Amino acid sequence: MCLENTALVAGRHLSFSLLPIGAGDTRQYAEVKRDFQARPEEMSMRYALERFIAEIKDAILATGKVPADLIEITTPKPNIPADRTFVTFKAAKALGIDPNRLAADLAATLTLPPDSLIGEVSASGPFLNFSLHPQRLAATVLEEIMASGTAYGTLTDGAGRTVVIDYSSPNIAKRMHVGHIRSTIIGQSLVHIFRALGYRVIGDNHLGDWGTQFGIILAAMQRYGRPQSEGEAAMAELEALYTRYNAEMKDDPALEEEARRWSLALEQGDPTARALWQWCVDLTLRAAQRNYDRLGIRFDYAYGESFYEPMLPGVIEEALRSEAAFRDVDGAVVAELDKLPRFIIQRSDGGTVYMTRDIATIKFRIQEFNPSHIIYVVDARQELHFRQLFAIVRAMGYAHNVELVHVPFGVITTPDGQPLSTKKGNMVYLEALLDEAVARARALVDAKSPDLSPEERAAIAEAVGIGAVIYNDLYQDPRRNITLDWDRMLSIEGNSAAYLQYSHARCRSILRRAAEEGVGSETPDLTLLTHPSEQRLIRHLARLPEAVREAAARYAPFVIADWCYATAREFGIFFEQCPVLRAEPPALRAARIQLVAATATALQNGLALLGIKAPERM
RNA sequence: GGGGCUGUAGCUCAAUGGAUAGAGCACCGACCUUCUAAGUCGAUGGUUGCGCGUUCGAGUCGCGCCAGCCCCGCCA
Repeated sequence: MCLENTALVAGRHLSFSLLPIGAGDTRQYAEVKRDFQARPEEMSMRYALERFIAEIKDAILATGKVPADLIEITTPKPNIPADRTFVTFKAAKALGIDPNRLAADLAATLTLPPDSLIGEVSASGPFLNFSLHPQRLAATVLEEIMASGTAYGTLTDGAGRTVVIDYSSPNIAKRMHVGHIRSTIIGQSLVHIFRALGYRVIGDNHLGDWGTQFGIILAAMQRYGRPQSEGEAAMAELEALYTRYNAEMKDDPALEEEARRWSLALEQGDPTARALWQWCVDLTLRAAQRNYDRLGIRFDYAYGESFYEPMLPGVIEEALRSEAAFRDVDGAVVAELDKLPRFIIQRSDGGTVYMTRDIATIKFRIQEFNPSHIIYVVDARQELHFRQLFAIVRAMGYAHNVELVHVPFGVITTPDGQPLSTKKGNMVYLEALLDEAVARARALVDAKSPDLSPEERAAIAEAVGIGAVIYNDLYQDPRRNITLDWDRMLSIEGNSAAYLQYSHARCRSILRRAAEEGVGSETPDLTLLTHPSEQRLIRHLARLPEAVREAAARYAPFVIADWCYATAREFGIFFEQCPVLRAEPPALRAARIQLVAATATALQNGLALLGIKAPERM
């Protein structure tokens, strides 16, 4: 592997797409969603909206006019004055009646249980609209949030099941650059989201710590000496050593031979080679850890490619025995599956490849963790690789009950659409990226909040700068390419991390003041929260659990980002329209304080799912 | 040549086959002696790349085009 190659691609080693790929096909959200819907016996009915929907279904069912399997409840567009809708077209057709009439009949005959979360029911043409009961909703949702605290939004759908998430995957002896942050950030958010859904989550950093390039790296370190520095500087030195050796090797066959000897020595477990390699791995991981700590990245394991080395002969033998692959005339072991391009799992010289190690990795993960899903957060350019990988493991008889998912993401480009690369000299490395983001955030904080202590300003700048980097990666569908545009990334208005954090800080500010002034200790009357902006905010807060479910079903953290943003906007409107500390009567004031507290909690939870910190003050 | 992804307002993006396609940025205008103006409100802005089809209903599903990016290595 050469530097030029790897520079262009990101994560998963050759620095190389969000649809689950099962047996070579892609599936749509609606199909995938079924996998994530709570099984009836596990439905806790904990959250207000789940109960609301269940009540709607029960009420329709109780009329005896529509069988259960024809009752499908949808969420109407915001311009429709309803919270959920039964669209009657399909049911009416199946029953042979007019949709408008069915809706009208149901509206006329429905009866609601006492204390129902359903407020109003009305037919609008073929749409049967259900609205939440404002007062009961307010009381229910706020009590849920206050009772759950940091657990608000968590579910039990995944209880007893395990997912393995493969993300970040930096290369040993190389700096982490912008290409690695996407996998790292998206992967970590998916870890949070699946944990929130109740899954046991195994986060595994599949290090690029093996392969022929280590022959060159080891030979170069031996010849020119090891790097003396630490962190990214040390990585830069290693890259320089590699480049220098690689260049000199072209004119000197002896150097090439030496590199080959080191490569062989490493594979055969030579103690000197192993020690030098391990030193290199440790150095890289120490450097990476500084970035991981700042980004809040935590893995459960970091089995690198090298870990799977002993399993490879067995894997190749199994592939042959199961006839998933065959030995070609020149001795290589190849596979041709599902009309995919032919690929190799053992070279004619007996060596193994990336694919071989990935097959072993799946086998190991299934044996070790018994997961329901294995999720790969890897660059879209490796889509074919994963289709081939998933095809061969199925052909080998593995993973029958395991959803193998590749979450693909697009590349990062400069604002004018140029790819970042070392060759072009416009590469941005992760440490520098984080430093720059924090420095820019610091200038903002200094300008906006000069009254805060320097220590607090530094802490806020770190949260805002890092938050901006994370949000830049999570606010949209991962499949899209993103641009490295400092102005947009560090934007503090509109759909930005800073706006979300600011909204949370405003909530906290009100709560601090309430405590300082000793107001709001009266018994709140949550049923007084009937102002349109209060109701909109409350309805939105109620949706966090379903946002978590959808984010997992789509492997899409941006669903959470969207929820956070909408929450911040609703809060902003409420903040303008409804005084809190000066509200009268006191029971309303106390209720609004609770609403603010619930908003802060829910927003903080949402941001946590993205891996973004929520400062108390900004 | 084969395959994949993307195409929605000037720009960046949303929209579970459903009702009038929504936000932010930019631009123009309004609101701070009242809880953080990193905010809020208003105005402007659309033939959802093109065509045909399926459907009671298509930005969404199918087929065919067009454009951009990507993949098709005994590299990772």
